[in-house]
Amino acid sequence: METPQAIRGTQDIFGAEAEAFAHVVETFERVRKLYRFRHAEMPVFEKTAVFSRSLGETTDVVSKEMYSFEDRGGDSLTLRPEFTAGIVRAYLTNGWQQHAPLKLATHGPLFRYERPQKGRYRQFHQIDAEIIGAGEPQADVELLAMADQLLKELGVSDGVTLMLNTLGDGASREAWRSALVEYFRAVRGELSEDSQERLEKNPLRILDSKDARDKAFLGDAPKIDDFLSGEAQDFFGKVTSGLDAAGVEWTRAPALVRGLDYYRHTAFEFVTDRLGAQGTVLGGGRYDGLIETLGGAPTPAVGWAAGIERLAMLVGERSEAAPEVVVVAENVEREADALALVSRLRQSGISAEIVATGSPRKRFDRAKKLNPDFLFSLDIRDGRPTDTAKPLTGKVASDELQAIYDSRPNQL
RNA sequence: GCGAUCGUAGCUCAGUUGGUUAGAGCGCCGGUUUGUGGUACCGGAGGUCGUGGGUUCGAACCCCAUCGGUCGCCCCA
Repeated sequence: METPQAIRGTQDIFGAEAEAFAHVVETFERVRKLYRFRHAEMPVFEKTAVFSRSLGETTDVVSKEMYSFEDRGGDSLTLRPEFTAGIVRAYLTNGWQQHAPLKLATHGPLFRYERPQKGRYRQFHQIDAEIIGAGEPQADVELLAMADQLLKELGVSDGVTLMLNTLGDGASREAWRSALVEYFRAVRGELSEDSQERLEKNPLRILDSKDARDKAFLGDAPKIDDFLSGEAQDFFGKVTSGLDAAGVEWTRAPALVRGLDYYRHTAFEFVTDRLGAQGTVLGGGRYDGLIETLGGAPTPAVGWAAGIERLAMLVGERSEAAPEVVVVAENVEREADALALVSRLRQSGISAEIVATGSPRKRFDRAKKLNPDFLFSLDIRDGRPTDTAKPLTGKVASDELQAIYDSRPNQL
């Protein structure tokens, strides 16, 4: 029988890598409670329209990266390529409006049909935080402060900087966009092929092109600041002063844009150069128009998402915790006794491993390889039990262990 | 969707102009030694050389295709 291969771009995560992954999620869970974000779970698939209407039909995500399929009832469904659209749909269909402003957090797998490379997978995982129903700049600040604290607690904030921009309100954004199109159209022939393409589909994206031909024109390109309404300027001012007050460091990035159509006002990315081509570790922004797009009442909202794999790569490999105690039955006759002891230990909240398989001769060596804090060795010589107890690191209190040892049932 | 590069044992890799039964270390299994703070020695199992074609007397090695990994473009977290 031939073993089927895993699907391209999916990962089987194990060992030190899996520990890093779990550490990211656990840290997120802790920080999210500190900021009083409520946990939510959404389905991994939705009607295709949930995403196509939210993200924009012309975005790459919708036009060529979605895992869409028809189910047996004939509905077009799609594996979620991002969290926000599904969260908004849940918000609307469950009447979560009654909780507004609602702070939500979730994490889980997302799916995008892309060419895999470093930090990019077809099934990847994100942590996500959203505030729905809050139009105040303070919401943006709270979300960014949470992101900032998360990165610090993960110990990855060195070399990661918050790039911050505003896209203005809908009108500001459109005016800027038109000016950009006009500006770049005049020099169209001198732009890279990619940017000529972007000029039609996603002109804002020309601004962060890596091509030297495009870079030549970037300096003189229209600036968002010249198109911001007074209200939009005021909003952004309050976000930045709020960040300063909260002690969150940020860098203004006037060319920063986001790929998805729904963003307005605040847009941000935490970026690093330590992940190769995938520099964005965490990104998000305000999406005040999205809820209307999905048929809800006009509702302001902000959110961000971060790639767990990317964060885990920054965290680096984490070793699996060694057991506090290893109980080794060096002899078959002592296996039941070892089993009783290890059960006692575990019930007392002590992490314990039992070694009672394989060739008797090698059991002790195998036990040592587990590198425990404390080692119980149960053997039998000349028909009598000979137990040895060795504290290896001194981390586990031996009197506590002695009490557990003494309380075993079924002693030999 | 485009480009580069790689694919040999469970893992990390070697394999010299194409030339007998394809190797090492680690891991695994067994044995001897050691009542022990990752012991040493001996032995063993395990490979359709990613897959499919082609060239050749002969292919792990050369050619084509295909699948997959990695890195970059694009896109994005």
